[in-house]
Amino acid sequence: MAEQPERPDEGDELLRRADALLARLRGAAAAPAAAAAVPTLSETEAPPAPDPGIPTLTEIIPAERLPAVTSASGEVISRVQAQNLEHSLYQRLKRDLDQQITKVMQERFMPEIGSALDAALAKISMEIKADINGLVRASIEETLRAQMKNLRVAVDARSALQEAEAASAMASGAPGGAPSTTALAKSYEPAAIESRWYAAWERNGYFRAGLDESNPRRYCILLPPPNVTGTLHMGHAFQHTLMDALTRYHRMRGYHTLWQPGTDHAGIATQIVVERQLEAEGTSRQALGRERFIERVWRWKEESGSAITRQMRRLGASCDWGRERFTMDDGLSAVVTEVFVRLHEQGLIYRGKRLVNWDPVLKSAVSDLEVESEEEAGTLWHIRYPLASGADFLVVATTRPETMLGDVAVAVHPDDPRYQAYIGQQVLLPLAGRKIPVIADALVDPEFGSGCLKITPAHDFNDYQVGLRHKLEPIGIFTLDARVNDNAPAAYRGLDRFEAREKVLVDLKDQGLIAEAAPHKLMVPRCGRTGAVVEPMLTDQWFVKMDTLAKAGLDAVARGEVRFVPENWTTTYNQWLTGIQDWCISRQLWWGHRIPAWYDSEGTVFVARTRQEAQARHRQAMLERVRSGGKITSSDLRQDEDVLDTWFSSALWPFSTLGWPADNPALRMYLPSSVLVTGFDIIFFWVARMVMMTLPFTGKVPFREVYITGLVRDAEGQKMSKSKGNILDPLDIVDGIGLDALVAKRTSSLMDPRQAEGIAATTRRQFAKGIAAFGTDALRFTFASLASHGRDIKFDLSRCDGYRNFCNKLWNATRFVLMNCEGRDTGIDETLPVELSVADRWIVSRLQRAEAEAHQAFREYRFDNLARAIYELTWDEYCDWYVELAKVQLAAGGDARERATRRTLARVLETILRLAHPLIPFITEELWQKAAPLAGKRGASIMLARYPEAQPEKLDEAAEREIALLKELTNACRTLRAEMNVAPSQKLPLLIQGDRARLAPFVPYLVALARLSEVVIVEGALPAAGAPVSIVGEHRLMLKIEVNMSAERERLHKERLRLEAEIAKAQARLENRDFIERAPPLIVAQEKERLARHAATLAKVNEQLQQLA
RNA sequence: GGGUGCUUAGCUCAGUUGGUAGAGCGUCGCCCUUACAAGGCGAAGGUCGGGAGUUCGAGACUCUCAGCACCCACCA
Repeated sequence: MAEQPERPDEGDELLRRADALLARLRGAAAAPAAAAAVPTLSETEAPPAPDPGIPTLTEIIPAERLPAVTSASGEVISRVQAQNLEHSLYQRLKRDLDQQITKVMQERFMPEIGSALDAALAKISMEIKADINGLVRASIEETLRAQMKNLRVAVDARSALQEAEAASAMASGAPGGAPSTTALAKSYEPAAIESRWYAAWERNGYFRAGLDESNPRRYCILLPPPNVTGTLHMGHAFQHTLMDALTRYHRMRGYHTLWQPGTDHAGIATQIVVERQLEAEGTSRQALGRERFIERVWRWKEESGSAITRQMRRLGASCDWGRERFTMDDGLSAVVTEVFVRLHEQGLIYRGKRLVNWDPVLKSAVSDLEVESEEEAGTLWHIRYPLASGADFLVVATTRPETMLGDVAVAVHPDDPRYQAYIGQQVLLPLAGRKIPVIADALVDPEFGSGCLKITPAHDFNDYQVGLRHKLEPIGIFTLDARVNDNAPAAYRGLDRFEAREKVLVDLKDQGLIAEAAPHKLMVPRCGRTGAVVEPMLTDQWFVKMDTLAKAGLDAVARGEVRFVPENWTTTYNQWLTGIQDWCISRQLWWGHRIPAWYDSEGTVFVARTRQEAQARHRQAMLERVRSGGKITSSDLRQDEDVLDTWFSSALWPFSTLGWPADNPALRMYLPSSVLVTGFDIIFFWVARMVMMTLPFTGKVPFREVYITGLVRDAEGQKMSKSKGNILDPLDIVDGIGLDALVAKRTSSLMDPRQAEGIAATTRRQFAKGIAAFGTDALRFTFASLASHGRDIKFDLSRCDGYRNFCNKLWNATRFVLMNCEGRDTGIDETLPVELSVADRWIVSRLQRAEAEAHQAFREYRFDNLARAIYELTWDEYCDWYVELAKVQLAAGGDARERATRRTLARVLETILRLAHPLIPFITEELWQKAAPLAGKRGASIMLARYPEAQPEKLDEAAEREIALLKELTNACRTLRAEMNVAPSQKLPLLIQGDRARLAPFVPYLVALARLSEVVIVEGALPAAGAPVSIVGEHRLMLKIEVNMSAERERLHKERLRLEAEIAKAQARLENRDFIERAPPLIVAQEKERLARHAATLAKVNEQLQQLA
């Protein structure tokens, strides 16, 4: 029997007295001004002298202590911090109170009362404490509530504050670099720990790439160099998280790692930004001149260039900053020149007059990739072209009537019966008055429009091809800023292309030459940067010949030397490279790598590394000319004005950053790099081009794997962009931001200011309270958990919330371990006996399983699985189960058992921290500093510790069963408590029937679960008085008291229905001849077993139901 | 026109070689239990986009239809 031992004799009397005492105390506490009456315990005993007696609240809490919450609070900046503060203050006060009350009790009452009173006194003392504690708490709460009002203001100002702090911490080399050794705060507060660690890591050189070639384990990731002008956006933060996790993982596994950082000069983008600044200052780049403009851009680059790298540090990116490069550094520029010259020598770079995409606003060529077509509403005009003979006319259809000024032919399909007679005739081009031929070309679709196509080779890519086929001389009719030039009739010269269109239409209408005008949807090509409509234009440009390079690029992937993850991107890559055109690499800009080509006065080109080299070549050429009696030109050479496409230098990134062409350890060790992590949007721009350029110059592929990530979208699945006003700054999630600040941020740089109101409204709806500070680790964990393959990411802040809670859980689990293990024997001395329980072995086996899962996740780039494995291990297994079981084990006592428990607690936690470190570096480092010594680990940083290697060791079946039983037991007790309405602190009366030997290991748990001092195990029949409510394995829990029978009956009934359905299903399957004959025997056996199990359970349920009835 | 994804709980998403549908968030109920209320326990919520096929058995494989998203090429 497990009844609470009462002392009915004295108990009632004692309790009555205690109540009286308590009542007086309450009065005293509530009215502290009035002196409390002296408590008397017994009329017969000598009354103590009149006495201020029990201390009043005001005495217990010295007045100056309460305001301490407020006065020291210049730094209190968040609710959590306030909570932590309150907690510590509360703990302190409580401790004082406990001591004082105990003292009072001992001094005043103990000597006078016999030991029989001990229990009652303890009870009274507890109640007093509880009572006064309540008052203390209320008082603190009140103070804090007043404080919160001020806090709310402070919280909004917070991100600015922290930014400044972090910046100064970094600038000054983190004075507080050494982590504090004080006890952990009650709750996880990311800002405080994150600001400390990064600087310490960097200062200690943990990020530096190893260059010791004797280590065969090497790991390298190239950071896709962000634009110098850019700021960190969610996509960066996402990709950087994954790259950092990979880098840290491999570093912890003993690899020499290089995460190569750097920035890109981003020719067009940067030039545009600086030009806008100049515009705002009322000047222009032309006014400044080339040299001064470039100086100006460099200055701007120095100012803003490191913004993104500062932000990366906040996210914990463990790049080797010592190797940071910029695409326009001297070294990298030299590589660009070298590659250009070599490609030119091999005939892979050539100069020529070709039709290119021309941006008339930028006044530069742009590549095919930089042109973005969008569907717009337009008109399809049918225009009559009279035959030269005057007898008839042809109708051509066009959406761009102004280009007819440059027409050189009208084309029809060779087989079109309608126009057979016209082929070879001439038509009189209206407005221009030129005679042009009617030609036959298969390009023409007879179905479209009239079946007649005007041919304008100078301003249309298809027409250009037709022109080449039919040897028609193109007539360019636009200047470089897209105004009509002198090749057109005088009336149109100088008009902008769209003005020209209007005038052409008016003139055609006047002459009655417009047959029809129908609305028509067409794709308008615009420049991705300026938004200007791109005009195909015949200009002199430099090109890279793609055929052989593309072939090599295709082969490398086909041979498996470069592998895409997920695999299906291979198709995209192949398709693009298969149909690739020559790459126009010259840009008519000023910011970029100037093309290493020089011209003499006759325009002969000399490609060379330097002007001197060009002059030498020129001299050589002149010598030859002298011999053949040619004319000699001056050696005063003029360098090509153009610069190279930004992506030209980016394509060289894999080897230009490693010191190519000089042979050196870094180049030998880190090329090819291990993996490239990037979005699909730059497969063409960058990935393919790196493969094509790295192969011929180094003989190696640039990287072995390409992990293509999804795009980060907003909560509604929209692409994040400034112009849409739906951007999220990752640092705002880290630091938090007030609603107003967020709205201001989002509406500040809109293309169309009219959207501001709508965006503000949406933002206010989505982020009604602004964004809380989640911390870097929570953000990183969120990114990882969303990173499944082949899917874009809709960024959901509520996930962030959950992972911030996870960090808090980890934090508190560590607190628990510290509280129970610090300063105690954690079994570091291996010679002392340890007695490992089933629970200890179980959690270790779970840990090992998670380790194996983590390794696999890294291999497959399944960061979502990685996050899940860590999350579930930590929360569902370690915290929910093991820690609870450990409490019991620690309470049950026994040196060897306790030592084993503490050892397991500490070691598993320490391993979890290492396991999680690549994902959540800051919190793990912070906690590891405290937890590692308990696990017998020493080290300056978790970064130097080894990543746990998986040694999966399966728990034996018996142990698995024990643990399952333990869980069932726990659940059964919970259910009983709920059904019987027994509070967790109350005793749960129960009898247990079962095999004593088998149940023995669980006695300590049962004692704890039932809050009993001992557990009675009944062997043989149960007492008839009890009603069975729950079956635990083979062991039956018996209640002594009445249970709610109807609820129980209902539950059993439901269970019976469920079982019957399952059984019917199983039977049907087993009666199915096909199933028996054709399903694998194992499956059939499984099915039979299931049927038997269900049947047995059903029998038990029925039996129970009968007993109830 | 060619190509690639996606469609599973109210929301965001997992779901290995076919074998009893999962998590987080949200909702509802009960609990401040000595690591954690940023917590604990419990509950509700799904004909896995529609249809057909293969199979003893399909969320998964095949076909088809629908919807959404993206990429490439474009018909002037």
